[in-house]
Amino acid sequence: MRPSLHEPPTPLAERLAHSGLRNTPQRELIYRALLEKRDHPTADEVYSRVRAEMPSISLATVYNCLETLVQCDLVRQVNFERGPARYCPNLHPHAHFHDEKSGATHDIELPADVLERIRALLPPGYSARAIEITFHGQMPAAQPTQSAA
Amino acid sequence: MRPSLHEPPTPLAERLAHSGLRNTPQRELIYRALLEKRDHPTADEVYSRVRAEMPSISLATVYNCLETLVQCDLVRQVNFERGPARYCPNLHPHAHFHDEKSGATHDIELPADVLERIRALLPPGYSARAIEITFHGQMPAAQPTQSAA
DNA sequence: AGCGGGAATTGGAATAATTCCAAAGAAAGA
DNA sequence: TCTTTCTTTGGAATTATTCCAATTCCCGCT
Repeated sequence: MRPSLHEPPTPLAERLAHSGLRNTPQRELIYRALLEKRDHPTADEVYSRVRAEMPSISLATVYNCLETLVQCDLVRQVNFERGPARYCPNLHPHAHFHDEKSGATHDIELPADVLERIRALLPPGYSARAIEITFHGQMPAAQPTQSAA
Repeated sequence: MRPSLHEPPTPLAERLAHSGLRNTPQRELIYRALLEKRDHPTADEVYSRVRAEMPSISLATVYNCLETLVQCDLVRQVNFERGPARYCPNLHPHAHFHDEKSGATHDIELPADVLERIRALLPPGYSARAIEITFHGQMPAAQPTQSAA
């Protein structure tokens, strides 16, 4: 049967196939978990989130799948100084702001012209596959949302 | 006796004193080691370099001293994805280029105006204590230096 | 010189995050 | 169906770093 009738290929399935890899329930699940809550979770955090739905999954598999997703360019791995790696499904060029108080992380859009300016700093002959930009600092205290309470 | 006659206060001694810390042979030695070979060594590498001169020093002390130097703003800690931390005595604003072939690291000068452009990406209210920029890529194969050989 | 107290160093144990490994399980192709 | 290859899994191993308790050092004061 034509699988496309029942299961339109997800971007995930396509990317995997493109690399000669298989789509698996674990990979799907982990990718969906990342898309669902985009707060830059660690591998451990992903582990506990997906276990709700698939209690038998192992931490090693979480590491494996995350690595696979990174290989397929579906997910970015983000490293803050010394801490555990974090994962991010935002594929637009962006920097990260790391709040030193709360530990929270926010994406900062990175306009093409600024990125270009940065890339232009490289001496001739140097070529950059990836440019990582991280801000460390404080963000304004979250305004108490004007709610009815 | 006036110590300044014999021992003009080094920048290190000053910075330490400023933070209420003491200058010690270990701190001096480690700081000198960093200045001497600015190839962004890891703590382990620093350890083996300084042991040549002070065989009794311990790895824990190397970690302690490096941390102290970072606190005093005499040294920057540089983290590449997952690898051991590296240390850098260059205090000018600069980015790092990490060569994925050789693992070598080079400083890339960061002009104030570019830095300003980057800082300007932050939404209002956000303030950044530090901005980290890392290039990952390849540098040109080292040209065989035109030597007499 | 001697003393008291805080700071620093030291070795070794402990921790955290990740990777490795070998065995068992699925899936796809011939 | 049989074979091959890719995946997952649990647990052991590794790596980098931090923690800890016991000296040791150094400084100011007397």
